[in-house]
Amino acid sequence: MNDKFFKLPLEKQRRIINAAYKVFSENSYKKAPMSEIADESGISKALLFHYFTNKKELYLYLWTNAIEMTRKAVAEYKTLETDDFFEMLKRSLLSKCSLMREYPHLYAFSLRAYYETTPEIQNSIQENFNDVSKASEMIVFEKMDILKFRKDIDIKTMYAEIFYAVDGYMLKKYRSNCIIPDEIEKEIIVLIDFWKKVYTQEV
Amino acid sequence: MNDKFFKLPLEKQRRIINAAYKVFSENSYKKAPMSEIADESGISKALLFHYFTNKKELYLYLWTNAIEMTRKAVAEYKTLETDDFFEMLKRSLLSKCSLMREYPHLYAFSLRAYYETTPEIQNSIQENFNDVSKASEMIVFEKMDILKFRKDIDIKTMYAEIFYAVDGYMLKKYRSNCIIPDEIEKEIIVLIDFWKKVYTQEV
DNA sequence: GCTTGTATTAACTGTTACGGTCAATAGGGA
DNA sequence: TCCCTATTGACCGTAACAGTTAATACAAGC
Repeated sequence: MNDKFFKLPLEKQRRIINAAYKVFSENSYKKAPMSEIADESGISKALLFHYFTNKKELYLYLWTNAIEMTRKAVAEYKTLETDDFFEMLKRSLLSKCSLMREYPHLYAFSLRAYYETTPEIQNSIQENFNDVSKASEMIVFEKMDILKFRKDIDIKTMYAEIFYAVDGYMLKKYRSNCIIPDEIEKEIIVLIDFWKKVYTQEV
Repeated sequence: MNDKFFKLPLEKQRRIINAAYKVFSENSYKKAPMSEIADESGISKALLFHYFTNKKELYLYLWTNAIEMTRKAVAEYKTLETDDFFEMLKRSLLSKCSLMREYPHLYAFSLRAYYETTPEIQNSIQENFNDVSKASEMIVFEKMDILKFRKDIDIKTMYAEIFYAVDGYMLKKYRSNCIIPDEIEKEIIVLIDFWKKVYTQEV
């Protein structure tokens, strides 16, 4: 990978990265064409290959970049610095919305990349999202205040159900090609408030 | 489309159809290769083209077939013959699980096909799932007994949230290539029971 | 065994897509 | 003007793909 890429105006870097996230999130690795990424970002294919020596390198850069930025965003929003589960959830999801403003397709890319089966890619991915999310899940379970929940529900099921719903919601947004961060933020907040009301113990 | 296809042993028909559902659910129309469908179903590409004159015809057959079979399964399970929302939900999802035993990738295909953008396909799809599901949603809302729900929650949000969760759950199953109807059925029932407990009014 | 009809395929065709390269150009600063 | 870097159009070899065709495998009837 060519250092000159990082000397580009940030806006242009972002445009290229985003185009790549988009194309790789819509196709499997093998069927995602470099030419489409070039077109989408408004540069020539030759230039794209000038910055990233080949497809694999670009993909792996996107991957580590996604992990890193996600981690950073989650930290910035002080996601784990509370013991209120729904506050954690809100911070976590709002941090992802903020990321979405800059990189609309990063979320979809991450969702897909984890299950990428192309051997040459699968083997090269050492650090994976699952480790990250499993780890943070554990921290969440340690940190959160159990007492606030209704006593008659199974918290693990609740936790799983909420994340299914978030993924299902985002899937729909992506499939209908409708990534408007402001709107998503609003709707996510509605959902979180809904969950909070439903799962919290009456006082 | 060639009538001889229907004279094939049912098992073989099923194998071909399923391979097609699989490949079309994993790739966009344009990038789903007929050769892969042939390989997956254990017949030659030439024979596949013998039964379905071309790719488009096969795709459209799958589409109408999916709608028809879904409708039939939902009817068989008497989904709308109750006023208990969670019973409806259970019947609806169990009917889809039963379909899944025969056609594991039909659900994923449907999920994707609705958002297919290839013009030659998009234009040819007259009857769409959205009409069907919107219609049945209306019936559901008419039929179901509102009184059973907690009074402090928004039913539309609940309805949306549940369907997000189901899609998110299925997405995960498909992505991790883990379609085991028995297991899915069990887990779906756990989720429904969970929802029922959470959303139903205490007596 | 031979004949006939059908199920099935290997091999082929023409075209397009793709990853990657390179020689050439454009553009800006000295 | 020269020089240097950013950028690209055109190109290459290969592979993938939709669809065709001529040939084979196979079974049924004689």
